[in-house]
Amino acid sequence: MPELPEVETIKESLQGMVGLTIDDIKVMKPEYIRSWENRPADYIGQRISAISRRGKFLIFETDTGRYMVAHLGMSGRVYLEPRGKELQKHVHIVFELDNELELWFQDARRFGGLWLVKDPRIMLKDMGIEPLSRNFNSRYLKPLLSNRRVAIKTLLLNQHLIGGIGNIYADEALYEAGIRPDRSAGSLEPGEVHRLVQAIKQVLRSGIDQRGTTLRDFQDGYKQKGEFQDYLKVYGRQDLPCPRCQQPVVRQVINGRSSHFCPSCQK
DNA sequence: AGCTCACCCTGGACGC
DNA sequence: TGCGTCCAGGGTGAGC
Repeated sequence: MPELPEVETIKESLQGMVGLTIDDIKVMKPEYIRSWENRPADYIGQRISAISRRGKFLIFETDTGRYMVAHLGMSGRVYLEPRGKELQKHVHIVFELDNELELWFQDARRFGGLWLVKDPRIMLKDMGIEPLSRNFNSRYLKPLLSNRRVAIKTLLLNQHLIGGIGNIYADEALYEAGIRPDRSAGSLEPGEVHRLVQAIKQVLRSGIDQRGTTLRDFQDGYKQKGEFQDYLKVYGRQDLPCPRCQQPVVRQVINGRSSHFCPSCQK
């Protein structure tokens, strides 16, 4: 489940693609292309000029200003393979590059997709703030929480408010901040909002430092797994001891998402 | 407007 | 071993 640290890790791993030219594109599953504002053929012969990230979206730019925006959904992978290698299952799009490599878009569950657009700002205009930016602080977050009755965990997953937090890092951030995930957002005290902001930044940075969390599917652009799964304190650890107080971690479904927390350390 | 929930999809885990 | 069932969840949109 690629969240901000995983997409950032993929982005960083693929920077060697900048400057390469797209020789050809193969579309095995046209449904995986969610926007046909540009046609695949428009990208042939184009040079990749930048690869960036916004929230959980991965953005490729060509030197003539055409964009490919990818979202990996639950099980999406973007990675390089030698040209001509036999395609694996669920590879939906292939970009042939001029260095004898191919970029594969593979997604078993197909919750992800690829947008071929002229201007990514239009499709990303409702994306919330980047949580690692300086502008994301308690002064910014506090008004977003006021008078909202929704669970703080649910609010953190709302991409229109904050871009890039998913289920794993939301649970880990709330643990670090000592806040129960089912607390109503509006009930957080100023000190808790401050702790939550710091915790979000800390767990996202740690996730990036460990090159993402690989529970099953995640890998970077060179098929390398991440390490942050070894540092998870509550996510996926129901009934295992809280690292701080040794009480069993509880799993509870909140708005349809499995959530993990320590009932002793999180208030 | 805020909120909840069903839906999309497949592979893997689990029970019988 | 094999079959059926359930679960994982990001984003969207319907409905309250």
